[in-house]
Amino acid sequence: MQVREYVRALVAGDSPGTPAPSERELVTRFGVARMTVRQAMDALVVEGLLERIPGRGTFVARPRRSPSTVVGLTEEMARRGVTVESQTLLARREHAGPGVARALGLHEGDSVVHWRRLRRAETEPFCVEDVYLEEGLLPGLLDGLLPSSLYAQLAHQGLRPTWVEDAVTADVAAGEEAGMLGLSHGAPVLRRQRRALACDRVVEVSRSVFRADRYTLRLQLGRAG
Amino acid sequence: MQVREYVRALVAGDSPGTPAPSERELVTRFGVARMTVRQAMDALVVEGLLERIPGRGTFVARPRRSPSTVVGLTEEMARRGVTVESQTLLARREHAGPGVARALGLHEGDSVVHWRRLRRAETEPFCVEDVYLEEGLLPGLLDGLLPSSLYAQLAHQGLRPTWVEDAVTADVAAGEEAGMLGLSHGAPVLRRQRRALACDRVVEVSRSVFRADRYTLRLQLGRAG
DNA sequence: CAGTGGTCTAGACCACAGT
DNA sequence: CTGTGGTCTAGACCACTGG
Repeated sequence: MQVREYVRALVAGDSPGTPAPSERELVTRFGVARMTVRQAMDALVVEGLLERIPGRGTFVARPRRSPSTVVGLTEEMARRGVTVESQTLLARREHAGPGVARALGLHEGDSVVHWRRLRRAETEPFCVEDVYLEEGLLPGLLDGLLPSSLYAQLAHQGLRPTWVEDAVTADVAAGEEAGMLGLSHGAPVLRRQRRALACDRVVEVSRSVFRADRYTLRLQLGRAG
Repeated sequence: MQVREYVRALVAGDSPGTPAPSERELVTRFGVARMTVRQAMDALVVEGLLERIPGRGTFVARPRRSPSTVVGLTEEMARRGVTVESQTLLARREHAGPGVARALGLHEGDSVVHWRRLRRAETEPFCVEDVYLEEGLLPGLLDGLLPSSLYAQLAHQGLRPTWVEDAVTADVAAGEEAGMLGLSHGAPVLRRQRRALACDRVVEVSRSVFRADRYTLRLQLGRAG
């Protein structure tokens, strides 16, 4: 740990290609065995901070590309420089329908929390989101203690989603959602069904509908590097 | 390597939770040092095949969830059990427009290959795809040697895409694409712009339009495990 | 040639699990 | 208590790089 953090601090801010101390140099500096130094450096290599080149040395690696991560809408839009405001349209206990029950791993008719929000970017509505949660997951939600970010609130309880399964499709606005989004019937919308897991537990099932003219889904896929 | 492959073969097909040989057992069996055994096991652990539990032992890990990988439409649909047929509507050299030039890392007006295909699932058209390629990337393409899978053909030249950046949005069918897809004007479609990289080179830039009623985008995101 | 990372040895002590 | 993985030592030889 000491060697690892020493090297991490040493190369912090260095540009890619900058040489790190050689393994034997660290051996003498810390008075430890070389295997110990290697384990420290291994951690930094796996982490993507360093890069080994046999016969040459160890160097600061160029930052890896990383695939899209699991984030909630609040954080996703914040990264694009847009602030999301949410207006709760509905928050109540309901009996789970067949789809929601299956997705949450419950039985049909079990009690679940249904939370509907109109989401605005710079005051313009662009999304209506229906979230279904296992009852008791967010105590106080139905008493009016509504967090501004679901994912932040889940993270606060150690249940930050780390895995999502999405189904995305195109459709046209219909029924009351058109009015909520300020769209005329027949205007294009993007629909997303999501199942989010944290610690191998399904913590969120949601259906979102986005105004196509105000939201584009951006994705990066592939292995890091 | 010998220890690693011995263990890999030994636990092949075993169900999750099955104990692997202990490190010291492998030490005596192979007559090597324990550090050597550990390195062999480490490789299998990072690979996700094994799982270490301190004080208990090493066990076959349950298969990890893995995020969506980079695949072409042919392979994506094949995994859903659907065969994709492609009909080339256009394959010619063109001068790159500003968007395509930027995405491919070329200058506007540079020569590029434009390949348009109508894609059918079980004979039903569901997608029109416009692909733009750097000239010379797929020699013979314009001479009528049209592969049935672009990604397979790229892979054949060591340029299998390992990284994609997608922008997905909803829209309504318009112009000639409606006719090609058998849609009336105003029917919902999913549009996808893609930039695909292989070996840090942009090898594909494409715009696809999908019939919303015949294609749903499915996504899995998160870190493996 | 000297220096680098890649790999290996033959031990050792520790914390933790299960009995 | 024994057996497990986690960590460490103080060396060693190898292949490779660059001057």
